[in-house]
Amino acid sequence: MIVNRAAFSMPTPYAEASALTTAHPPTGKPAPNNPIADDGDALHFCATCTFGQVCMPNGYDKSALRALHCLVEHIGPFPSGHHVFRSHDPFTAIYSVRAGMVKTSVVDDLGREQILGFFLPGEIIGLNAIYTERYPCNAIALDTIALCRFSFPAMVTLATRLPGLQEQLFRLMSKDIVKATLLAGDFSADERVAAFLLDLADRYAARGFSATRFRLSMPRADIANYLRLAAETVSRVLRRLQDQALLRIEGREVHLLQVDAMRHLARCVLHR
Amino acid sequence: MIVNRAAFSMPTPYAEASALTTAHPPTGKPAPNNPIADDGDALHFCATCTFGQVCMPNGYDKSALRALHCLVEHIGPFPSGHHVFRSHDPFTAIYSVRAGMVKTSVVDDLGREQILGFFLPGEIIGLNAIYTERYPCNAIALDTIALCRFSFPAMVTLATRLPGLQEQLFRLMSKDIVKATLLAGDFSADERVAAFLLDLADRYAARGFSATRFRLSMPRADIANYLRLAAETVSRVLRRLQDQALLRIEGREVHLLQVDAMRHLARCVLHR
DNA sequence: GCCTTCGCTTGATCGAAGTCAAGGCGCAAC
DNA sequence: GTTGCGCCTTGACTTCGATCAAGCGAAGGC
Repeated sequence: MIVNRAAFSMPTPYAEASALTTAHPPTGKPAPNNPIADDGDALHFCATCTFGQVCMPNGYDKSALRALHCLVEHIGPFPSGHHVFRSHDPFTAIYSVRAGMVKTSVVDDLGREQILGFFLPGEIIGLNAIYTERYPCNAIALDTIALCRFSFPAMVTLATRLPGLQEQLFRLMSKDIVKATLLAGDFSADERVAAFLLDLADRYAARGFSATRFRLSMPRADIANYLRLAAETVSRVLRRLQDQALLRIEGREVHLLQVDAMRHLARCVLHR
Repeated sequence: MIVNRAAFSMPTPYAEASALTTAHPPTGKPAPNNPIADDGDALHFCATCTFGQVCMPNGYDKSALRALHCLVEHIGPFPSGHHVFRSHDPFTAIYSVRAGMVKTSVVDDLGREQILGFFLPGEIIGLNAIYTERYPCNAIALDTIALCRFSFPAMVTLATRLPGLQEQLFRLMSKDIVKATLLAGDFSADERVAAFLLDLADRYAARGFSATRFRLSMPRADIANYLRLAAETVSRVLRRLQDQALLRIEGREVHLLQVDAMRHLARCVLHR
């Protein structure tokens, strides 16, 4: 079942190869926000999608690729606030973000939300649900989003036939383990905020979007929550970074001015 | 190559089934420390080993199981302080702890160690190295340890033939993702310490050891580092918990007295 | 024996970030 | 228009845990 696919035959993003290395020319207008991946076809994945790499290592295996496409379902769009899945829901599928931004969060015993991550187009959510066979977190749209849904049982079956897919799943999960440990250190508020912005910048760059100008889809409170800080602290740190001319921020529009200096500030969080 | 296997034909641990639910009778002596798994044979894994579960879901597949055994190498013993692997070493294998305790840690840009985890017999280390093909952390013995070494390339190949193995690897990695997020919350020192001790207790219980009496293999400084606290704070919290009669601790010997009260104290960390 | 070292504890002080409170700005509804 | 409501910022004060400093006891070397 392909849902609303036509609704997303939208402007394709900036050319992949060049955009990876070249920042967008300054336009005076805010950076492109809510970017959307192109939609792929029977033999090509959405350009930003992580699973596009599955076929790279060993060359194409057309029948297997077709099989992989058969278990993909394009779903959405969904409005901001939409729950992709909820904590404790039975685990049936993993999702690749196709457009917009998704946050994942857990709610502790007393109703306090803890944000686990923000997910950009091309990134995968749901891999942490395999162990318990239930999603251990909520996944909530921060924007209008669109997704690719991959039935996980079908994917597992296919992975035994398609070693490249199995490897890709191993790689993605391994990466998630490392990523989850990044925030666990005892870092200062400045280090955390700087690392957060640089991480976003790098991930935008990896998907072909500008690494120096982008829009934050989430409110300050969500950033603070994710970084385990108070919203007031995030606000103060951003002001400090702006006063030092490391960046400019107006509302949710970010413009990184001195990436190297920021990287130096965040070096303990990032380089390990 | 089987190394030093004879050296570990030691007393088998407490019977699995009963030990899972029954605490050891108090003996007046300290709890058994540095417990060791039995060694398995051609068709059975070491009793505590996580990979023993591989064959459970679908019944046995003897030829595949033999293949899995062929890629296992029993190594050790190694003394306290021994590096199983170091950060940036090429990734070749994952390890299951067979005896003793292993810690993993990263060292940041300025030489500060950050401990990522402590690993008990039966637990697996190295799964976070797949993505970069280099270990992203150090793994260091806290005790005299013994290990099972699984060649990862061989394991991946076998996993395509043995769906149960692939699933087990997915499960293990998925669990690691969830586990890595546990400490990331902003919890108080008391909550962290209580959760740490309960987590250890539960993991000992799952391996058939006492859940209420055990020995900490690591110095206070390592516990503090792992929990992102100062060693002095850990010391003070332990004293506080002891003053409230929740536990007794003498040096590194722990005796949990009021597990329910501890669990209540740590509920925000554990129940999510 | 003595001395050093290391791990642990305890007390006193300090500081980074949290909390509380107030106010501003943008935006949608009326 | 203005009212109300999020979202964000800023200032004043508090607090939890870090840091500094001292001391104790066990283990190991000589």
